Amino acid sequence: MDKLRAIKLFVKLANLGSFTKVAEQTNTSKSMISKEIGRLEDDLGARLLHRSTRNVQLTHVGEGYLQRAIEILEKLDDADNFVSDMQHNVRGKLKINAPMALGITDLSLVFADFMQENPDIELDLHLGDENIDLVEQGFDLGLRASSRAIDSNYVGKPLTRFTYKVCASPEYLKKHGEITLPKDLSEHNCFVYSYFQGKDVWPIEDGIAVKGSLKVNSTLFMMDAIKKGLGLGFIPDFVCQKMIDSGEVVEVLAEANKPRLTLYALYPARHFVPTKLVKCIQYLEGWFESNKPA
Amino acid sequence: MDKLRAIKLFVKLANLGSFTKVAEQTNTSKSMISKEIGRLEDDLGARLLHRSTRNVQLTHVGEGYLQRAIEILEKLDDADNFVSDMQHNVRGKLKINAPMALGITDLSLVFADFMQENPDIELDLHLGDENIDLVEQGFDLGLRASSRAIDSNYVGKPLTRFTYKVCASPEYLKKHGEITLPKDLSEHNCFVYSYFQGKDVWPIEDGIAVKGSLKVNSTLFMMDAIKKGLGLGFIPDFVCQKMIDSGEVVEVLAEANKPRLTLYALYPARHFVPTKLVKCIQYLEGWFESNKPA
DNA sequence: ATATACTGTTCACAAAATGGTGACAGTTGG
DNA sequence: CCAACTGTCACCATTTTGTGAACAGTATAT
Repeated sequence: MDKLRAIKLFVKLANLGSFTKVAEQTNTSKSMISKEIGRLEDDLGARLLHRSTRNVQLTHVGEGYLQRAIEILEKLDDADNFVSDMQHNVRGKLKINAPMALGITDLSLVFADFMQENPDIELDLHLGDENIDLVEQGFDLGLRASSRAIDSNYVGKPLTRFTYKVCASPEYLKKHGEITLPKDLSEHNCFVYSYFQGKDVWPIEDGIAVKGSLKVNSTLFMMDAIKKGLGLGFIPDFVCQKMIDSGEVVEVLAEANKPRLTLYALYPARHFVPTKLVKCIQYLEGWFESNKPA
Repeated sequence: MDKLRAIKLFVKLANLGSFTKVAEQTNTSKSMISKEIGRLEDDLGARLLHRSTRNVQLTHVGEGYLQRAIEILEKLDDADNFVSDMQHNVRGKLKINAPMALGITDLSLVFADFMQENPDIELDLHLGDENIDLVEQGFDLGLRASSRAIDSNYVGKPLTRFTYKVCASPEYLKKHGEITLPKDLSEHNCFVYSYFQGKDVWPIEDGIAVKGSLKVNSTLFMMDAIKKGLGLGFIPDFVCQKMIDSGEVVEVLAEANKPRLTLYALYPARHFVPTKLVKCIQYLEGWFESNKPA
């Protein structure tokens, strides 16, 4: 039995005071109303209203139940509205996971803008390169750099493509000699990004084992060290491109085969994606579109 | 769709964290749980929980909905318990209508005892001889003196049978002469009970038109006037019997044909009669049984 | 690494519950 | 006294529902 509908009908009946009117108002038959109310009474084990041919009169029990029923229906509406609100309005928490390297560069600008445009969003941004499970940790969105397609449980929207470049300062090269072959790297001071997947192997051509005097989990910090001529770095192009353009650092081994990665926006499930998430992803797409590397 | 059951299942699912466990606990199949939760999500237009093969994780929306759902279920239980309580416990209002004549005699004693035994009953006793509709006025019980069967909308439980007696004081009879025939009454001072059905016609034999110097809606007051020798009264036997036995008043026209009435306890509907009402009627039956006129 | 035992979802089909129709008993008002 | 109305009841077509097996996927154990 659909108790909820029975309760709704009962409340209507109590208001209208007539089975027939309720039937008219709900586009059903009076027999249905009669049945449903009867079922509710059976379920409760009490008579909710006295019926005479003339009119319908609430029982004491019915009066008390009516009061409670109204409250229940209100609470139900409340719950539905809450869901609808959360679903359709750009509001509430948005817990996002992103690689550390992204977070400390462009991402801060993007999300600063996004927050400004959507003041009702509570952004909860976790930067870190650990490979965590999004839903298990309660993330709404994760940014992942990957060369291959994504886990089937998630939807992955490609945001932008990027690659890495081996960077050094002109001074360093002058001092330690030019680098023309990938294997030359093993003789140089190659900085390592702490959470980099391959650790001490740079994915150039078939992979080059490197070693260096700096291991840090900040690409910007690493860039500073490179600019000062302390060593070489394997840096995402969106971090180093500007400095290459300005001549502060130079790219070496530009012709070598390096992985081309795609940055994905990863989010769970494909049904009922909350509007705030959709908006956020659209915002990211738009941003990367207009800031596409030349 | 039975949304209520879906909500219940959702709450269970949120607690147990596994479709399979919910299915086991509710003795259904996991496919059913899956469908039902899916339906609820469709209805709400939002995803309540993320499913991975490993475990089930509430969505932000799901968390908020869970909280509300729990409240709703509590309120529903509340409502059910309220009905059950009202139905099964001897408690709450009991609005009773009774003829004036009854109320001012034995009835006060009966209900005094009943209230003492059932302290949680709020008795709302309306005395009056107007022929009112019980349910329309919200009465749980009505006492009616009648010679014929009762309205089909009500259940009528016979409590006791009684008759009327024509009473006078010995002094009155000595002064105004004996009464041997019904038609003699028209020459006497016959008191009239205000709300008596036939007004100025006493239902003796084929009916005797009477007139008198007293019209009052209290049988006891009338009895006092009779004892003082002021006139005659047509009095229910349960009011006058003791005084006849003690010789304070005497009955005249004892052989005349007078109506034998039955006192009915009248209550609406035959299904789901609240226990307090059942108890009350049983109490009345018991009382009249043990106080049966000899 | 392979196999096994789980997870939740989907499918087709049988079974149950449902809602409308029309007849019914009863009451009210013209 | 007939006509119009009340709510209830029983019937049957329709819809909805629940089930069990197959399925795709993943984690654990071997």
